[in-house]
This record gives sequence, C-alpha cells and structure tokens, in this order.
Amino acid sequence: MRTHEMRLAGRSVIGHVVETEDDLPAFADWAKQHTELGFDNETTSLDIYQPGFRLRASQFSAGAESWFLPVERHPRFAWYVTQTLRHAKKLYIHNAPFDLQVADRCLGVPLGELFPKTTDTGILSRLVDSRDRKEGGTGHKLEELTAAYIDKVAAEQIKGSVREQCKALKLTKATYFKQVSLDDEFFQIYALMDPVLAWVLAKTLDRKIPASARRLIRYEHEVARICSEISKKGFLLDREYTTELAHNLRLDGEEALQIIEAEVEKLDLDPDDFNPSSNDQVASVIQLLGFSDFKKTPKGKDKVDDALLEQLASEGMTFAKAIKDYKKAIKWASTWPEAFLANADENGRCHANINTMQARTARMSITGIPAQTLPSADWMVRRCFLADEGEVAASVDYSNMELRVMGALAPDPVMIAAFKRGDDLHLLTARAAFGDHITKDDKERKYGKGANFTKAFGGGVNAIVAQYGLPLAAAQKVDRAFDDTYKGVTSFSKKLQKQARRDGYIETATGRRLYVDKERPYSALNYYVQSSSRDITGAAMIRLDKAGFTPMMRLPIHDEVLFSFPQRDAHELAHEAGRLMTQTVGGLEVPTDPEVGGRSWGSLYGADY
DNA sequence: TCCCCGAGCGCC
DNA sequence: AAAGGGCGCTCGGGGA
Repeated sequence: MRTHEMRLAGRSVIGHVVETEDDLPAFADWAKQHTELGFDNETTSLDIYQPGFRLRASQFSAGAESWFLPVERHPRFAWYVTQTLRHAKKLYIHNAPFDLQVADRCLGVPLGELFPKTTDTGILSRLVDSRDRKEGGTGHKLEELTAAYIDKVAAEQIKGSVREQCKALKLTKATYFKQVSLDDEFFQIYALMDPVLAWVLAKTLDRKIPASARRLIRYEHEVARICSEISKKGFLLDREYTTELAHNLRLDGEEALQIIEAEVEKLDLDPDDFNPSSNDQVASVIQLLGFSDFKKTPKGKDKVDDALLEQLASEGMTFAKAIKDYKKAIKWASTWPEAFLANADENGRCHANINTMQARTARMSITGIPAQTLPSADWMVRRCFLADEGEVAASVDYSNMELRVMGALAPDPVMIAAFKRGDDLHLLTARAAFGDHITKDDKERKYGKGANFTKAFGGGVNAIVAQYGLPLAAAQKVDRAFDDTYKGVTSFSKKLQKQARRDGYIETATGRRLYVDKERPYSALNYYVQSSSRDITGAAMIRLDKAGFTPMMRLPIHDEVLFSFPQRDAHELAHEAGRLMTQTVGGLEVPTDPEVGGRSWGSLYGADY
C-alpha cells in the first residue's frame, strides 16, 4: 500500500493506492463504511467502443479520502470495483455517461443499474449556469469547475501535471494515458484527486441550483441515462456502401484537382505550391483571373464561399467550378463516410456521443457521428446507416415545433388560433404584409416564412434580407406585419428582454435558468423557445423509455427521434411512438409526424433501400 | 509539435 | 431603433 498526501483548498486529502491483492481487505473495510462515493476511471482513451479500449484504473472517494485500484492488473481488482459500485447508495461522478458506459462495458455493471443512484456533476453544473467558458460561464470541465468553485491553484496543478508529464516522457496526451505506468506517482495523484473533486463539486453545485430548476435534476439524469443507452447500442453502419461512397467522393475530388492544376499552370504558377483548400490562395488565383469585387469576411479577408464560386462558375470560370467541386467532394468524404468508418466498432456499429445538455439552451449535440448535421437534401450520406437485421428505419418528428411553442407560450392568440384551425402560418404572415390576394404559390409566402423564422431567431430586417434575398422595402413590410399581427409574441419578446436586462438571465417554461449576454438581449426569445422545445423532446424521450422504446431508439435530433423497428410491427410502433411524443403546451398541441422507411436511414430521404 | 481561432458549410 | 439563435467538423494558418 502506498499513500499520497495531497492539498485541496487548504485541507489535506489522503490518497491510498492499492498495489497488490494484499491491500484489498483494507479497501473493502473502508468501502463498507461509506455509502456515498465519488467515482472516476482512468482509461486508455475516450473511445469506449474502439478495439483495444481498456479500463486501467478506478478510483473512489469519500470526503477527503480516496482510493486507487489498478483494475487492468488483475481481475480481483476489477471485482472489488464492481462490488463497491453495486453496494454504493449514491455515486458522484463528473460526466457520468462516460464512466458508466465504461463500467458497463469493462466491468459488466449495467448502466441502467448505476444511473439511478448517480449524481453527475456535469449535469449539476449546467443547471447552475449552462454557459461555456468562452460565453462567460464557468465552463464544465473538471478543471474549470475546480478553479471556479474549489481551488484555483489545485486546478492549475492538476491540469499542469499531466502536461508536464507528457513533456517529460515525450508523449502526446493520447499516448500518455495508454502507456503511463500505474506505478507513476504523478499519475496516481492526478487520478486520486478526481473523485474527490467530484464529491466536493456535487455538494457545492447542488446548493447553487436555482429553486426553479431543481425539478430538472432527476429529469436530466433520466435523459442522460436514456441517451447513454442509445450510445451504447450504436447505429449499424453499411460498411460496403460507406466504403464505396468514400471512394467515389475521393475520385470526384481527384478529378476536380486535375482541372484545378491545369488551370493554375495556365497562369504560370506551380501547382505544387497551390493548396485548393486554402481560401487565401483561391482568392489570389481568382484575382489573377480578373475578378476582384470580393465581399469581405468579418476579419477583412476576401470572402470565398459557395455563392461566389457558383456565380463565377456560371460566368464560365472553369477554375471556380473545379474548386467548388473539389471542396465539396473532399469535405464530404472526410466529414461523413470516412469518419463513420473510423468510428465503427468491430461489429460495424457507430456509437455517437450524445452531449445531452451541450448548448447554452441545453439543446443536445452529437459528436462521433455528427448526426445532427448530415445533409438532408440528399439521401447519399444518411444511406450509410441501417436499421438492424430484419428491421426498418423510422422517424417521428414534431411539426413546426418551435413556432408552436413560441405561439403557445408567449401566448399569442392569433398564432394559437391559426395553428388550431390548421392554417398556413407562413401564408398568414405573407398576407398580413402583402395583401389577402397572396396565395401559397406566390414568392411572398416564402417571405412570410422567412419572417416567421427570422423573428423567432431574434433577427430583424437585415436578417430577412440576407437570408431570403428580397428587396429591403418588402422585408421592412413583412417585418412590421409580423409585429402587428403577432402582438403576443412581440410583447413576450419585450418582456423577456426586460428580464434579461434586469436579472442577466431568463427562466424557461420548465424552470431552467438561461443567462443572456448584455450586448444581445434580443436573443432571449430564441433561447426561451429553443430551450423549451428541447425539453419537450426530452420529456418525450422519458415517456418513450417508460413504454419500452429505448432499445429501438437510434438518435435524438432536436425535434425528431430516429428508430429501428422490427419490420412486421413498424407502422404500429411508429404510430405509438408518435402518440407518446405528442405534447400539449399552453393549450396547443404539438403534433408529431411518424414515418416508416426501408432498411436505411436514407430511405426516409428518398433512397430506395 | 500542439493548440486555438477563423472561415466555411452541414443541420434544426 | 436595431439586433438572426443553437450546434460539429474540416482545413489553413498563426502563435506558443
């Protein structure tokens, strides 16, 4: 047995290192005396489902005492960790979805068993202040929270110690965690401190959660548990199709590159010195070809975007067309199919990492498979993912969720009545602006739609013009018509802005506190709508879970849940999921639209398989 | 070499 | 009066 004495916020912390099996009884004695435990793992990497992933060590803490168990050294250590997890009444973990998926996969303790007794300090932190550090919040990393709430110096030391060790050992951070010896003193101290911090943070943060948001604590842990189950299950990748797609996109890129090089040579430039992915270089070539009327980026550089390349291509500039083709092919290949293939586990399943409260509005984000950003105008990329064997892809999405939530919660009687009648809200706005003769095929309806969305995002006339390319006068008209027609929304926005200016934050329909930047009070309405909408999807996932749908869920995507259903019952299940997800807010129903496709996700977007 | 930012583009 | 919200990913480029 080895012990380390550490300091935290002026107090002494004792860390015990279990080195041999002889040390286990002492650990067991200690563990028996504590029902509430901080917990953390050290692993080879963050890619839980990649081959070669291992749990290296686990640590427990109670108050200012912590223990380190070298799990990878012998199954007996793992067994003690398992028993301790099972017998604990409460667990305090920072970013529990990670550590509980690790425990599930590497120790065989189901995450569904541990989640109900876990308090995740990441969740608590986001309920206290959802903002990231660069947005003016504390941030949510363990170091950031330690610095903000416990001990600035200790936070620096913890972070610094790993960096110094990497330097001293000439390792990158990634290889450090794979290779560092479990006997390494710095590593042990670093590891021993983490569960202590989780413990202290759990107590500290709990007291700081606003009263209105307290009821969200259990709810957010439920959402996190369900999303962890979804991550664990994974989404089946069609490897053959995906490989071919990646290959074809690369070929397209090669072809475009040859044209680019030929064009560059014509200008007496060395193609080897030209990088088609560099906008600076592309801009200078375009200038040589005679175009110089660039729009500027915020930092004052020549703006080279799709719109410009498209314009130049249509004017006959071969170079511009080839750059456009090249960028799309290369970007698509590396962002989608190649990333999927790299992410897939040995069974061909991709495990997306779902950050259930990532955005400052608590909207979810998904990394690994950046599932929320796949092209939707084209089925090509979504075709990569399949329902399980014998199953079909299905989706249930909400109809007009954010506009309905905005109308219902403002409340805005005109909007509510329109939705209840089943009217076309975009047409309604267009008619208010441009006259009752407008029909749904007129371009004015698009302007109405533009105003509806832009206003919900907190935008003004300029935003409508920028997005929808209509004359300024028309934009002013439709902007004014929106304010006059939906007076409830307008005054609600004012009320939120007033609150934001007065308190620095607003409170959503579910009691969540959202801080609003001083310079951007107009964003309050959008925060309110986006966050309240997110909670409708969140609550729906809990209802789906209770009804047994979790094993069939594949991804949550903002206002939509994607499923894999057994083929025979797919329509019935989709209908039932749609019924469960439907929710009434402020007397207005937010209806759902269940859709059953074929084997692939792409089939819901037009693919024939 | 690593890390962070800007630019651009994908989605809701 | 005016104010477009929230993300993830890739690449290039600059600074430590």
